[in-house]
Amino acid sequence: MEKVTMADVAKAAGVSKSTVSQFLNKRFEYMGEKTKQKIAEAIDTLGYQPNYIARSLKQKRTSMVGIIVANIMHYFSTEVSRAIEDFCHHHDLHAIVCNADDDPEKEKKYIEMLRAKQVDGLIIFPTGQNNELYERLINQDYPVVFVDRKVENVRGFSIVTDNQDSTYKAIQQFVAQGHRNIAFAVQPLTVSTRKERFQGYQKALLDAGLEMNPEFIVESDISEMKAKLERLFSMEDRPTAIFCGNDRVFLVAVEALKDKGIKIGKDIELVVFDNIPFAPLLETPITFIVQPASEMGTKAAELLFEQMNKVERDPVEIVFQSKLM
Amino acid sequence: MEKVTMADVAKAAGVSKSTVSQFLNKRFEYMGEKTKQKIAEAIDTLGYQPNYIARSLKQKRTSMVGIIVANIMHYFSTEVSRAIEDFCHHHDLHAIVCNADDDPEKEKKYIEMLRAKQVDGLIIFPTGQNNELYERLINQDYPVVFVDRKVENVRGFSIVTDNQDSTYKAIQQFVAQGHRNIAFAVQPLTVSTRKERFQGYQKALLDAGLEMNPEFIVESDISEMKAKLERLFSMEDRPTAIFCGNDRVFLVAVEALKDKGIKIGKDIELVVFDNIPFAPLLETPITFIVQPASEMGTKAAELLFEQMNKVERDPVEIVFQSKLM
DNA sequence: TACTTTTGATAAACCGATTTAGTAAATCGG
DNA sequence: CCGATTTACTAAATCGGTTTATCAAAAGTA
Repeated sequence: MEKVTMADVAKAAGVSKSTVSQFLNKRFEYMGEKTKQKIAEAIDTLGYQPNYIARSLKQKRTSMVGIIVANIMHYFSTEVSRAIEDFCHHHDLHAIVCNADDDPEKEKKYIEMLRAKQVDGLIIFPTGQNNELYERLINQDYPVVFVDRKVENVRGFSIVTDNQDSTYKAIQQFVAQGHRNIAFAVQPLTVSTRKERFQGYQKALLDAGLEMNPEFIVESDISEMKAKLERLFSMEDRPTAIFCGNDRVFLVAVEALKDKGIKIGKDIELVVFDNIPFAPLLETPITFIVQPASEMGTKAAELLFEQMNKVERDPVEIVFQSKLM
Repeated sequence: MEKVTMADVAKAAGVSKSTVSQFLNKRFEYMGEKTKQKIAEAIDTLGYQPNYIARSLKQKRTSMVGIIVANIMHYFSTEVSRAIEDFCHHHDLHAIVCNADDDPEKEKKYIEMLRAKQVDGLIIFPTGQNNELYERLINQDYPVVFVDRKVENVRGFSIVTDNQDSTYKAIQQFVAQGHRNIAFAVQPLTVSTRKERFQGYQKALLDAGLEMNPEFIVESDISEMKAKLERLFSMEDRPTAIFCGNDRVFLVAVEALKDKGIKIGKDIELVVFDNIPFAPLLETPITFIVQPASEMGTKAAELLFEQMNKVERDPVEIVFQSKLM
């Protein structure tokens, strides 16, 4: 294992630690040419590599930001994370991704761990069940940006999409095509995104003068979703169109439909809220509500970066538009 | 921002820093009941949170391991990383994932960065172009495990699959089905996995007494793959079966086939080396060569963990078997 | 010549924990 | 009752850098 320290370099070059430090930080203001040379040489021959931990301790920053994703299984999360990483990379930051697995306890653990590791800021896809914790971070002026989901009663920066509106439009399209039996499949309505999408659904039906049939609404965990959907599809007067709350719901729905021998595009129309990477492979015509994940990630990173650099600004909520495709 | 330090806690509790440190590390051997209470109370009222950076500096370990993935776009990488993360999570370690993007320069940068951050070990999907660097790490007894690809002339731990053998079997299957025109699409033969797969292909043809047609071998970057494949599919005596070197090649191939109006399973048979998450959605019967990604990730983590704990052991190469599905 | 300014480099404090060696008080054995 | 041991706690060194205050020598100025 390595053990070459700055003191070793200093000794080898015949200068002081301070000078080596200046050199490494490119503070050449008042530094002799030969001194530079000697240090460079010593670093080279010793194979010295700086210890960022020591530096961070003194500087009180780590050049790391944390991303806490509610559930990494959503392709959307990956896309957003990638965009954040790219931004970080361009600003000499390093992003650490943690997966809360939709578990508020895990989320809390990760937030605390990342803070203990002194990361300089956090981008959180909030589970929404740690409000006092979120609030504490913000009150301590710790840089935080929320993504994807809103957090009630906490005034922080957040980046979301127009969930209600785009769902409304999707359902409206179904109605325009003559559909009357429109189903809605979603995971438990615990977070803002799902609630808003559901509101969009309700409103669209209401505005179209259609009655909402509670049997057509499947609110369930992924684990039980398939069974419930199969029951739904076995109904006599079964849905002719279905809205899937996200990509994972979609996957289950496709399986259930396959098992039941119902053909998408022929026997039933389908809309998914979320982009699907393998979409081009599918032969069936499916409508996607695509969120501008990259833009959202980049914006989140920008807002975080601002906060990290102490730019004073009132918290804002930025709403991006999704697209029907 | 926070600023409560251990010294503050010590003062508030009326004890010394040392005692607080013992408390935090649960070394209660010789600690009075009331002292414990006082410290716990002080920590609570002050809202103290330890600084892991400071601890790491002294302890010379960070409880972090780095994963350097050659290209995060492969689903296989994600699966392996997930398994590693799980293992780490159970051993109170934290995994940091970096994406080298198939770029040896980036890979080098990340390796150096992670070492500077004092991560306790590295799991690398090597690009294969930084051999002296790999060697240096190993010579310094720095814990390293290579995954997916072999590194020539470097004696370190590595976890791979039987690329040649499973490709051989897949091609053999094609031959048994009566195929004569078997194409092979792959990214540039720069890394061991691709080379071995190609060898499997060659050997299978040879053993079957078939001549290898150079026109059926498409070796290309993803960016130009599609055009080349379309040219291949436009041939008069076009392939009736094709082997795709990995999931990304597969995606491009499917697009190209779609554009050409060639139906998989009907006009052409297809094998992919790699699992595809959305496989169940596809209606076409495709053969996958599935690598046991989770097991591989777990094993890699185990081997790294051993090294981190100074278990002496000669480097081994562990070969997992893939399955045709 | 005498004084100020610039240039080049350093000693020492510091960041916030861990850890070792050590000390005072309480307990014990004979 | 005295020396040895155990219990409870602490001072101070340490990890490997950064940063500030300071200083000596060289150069500039009047």
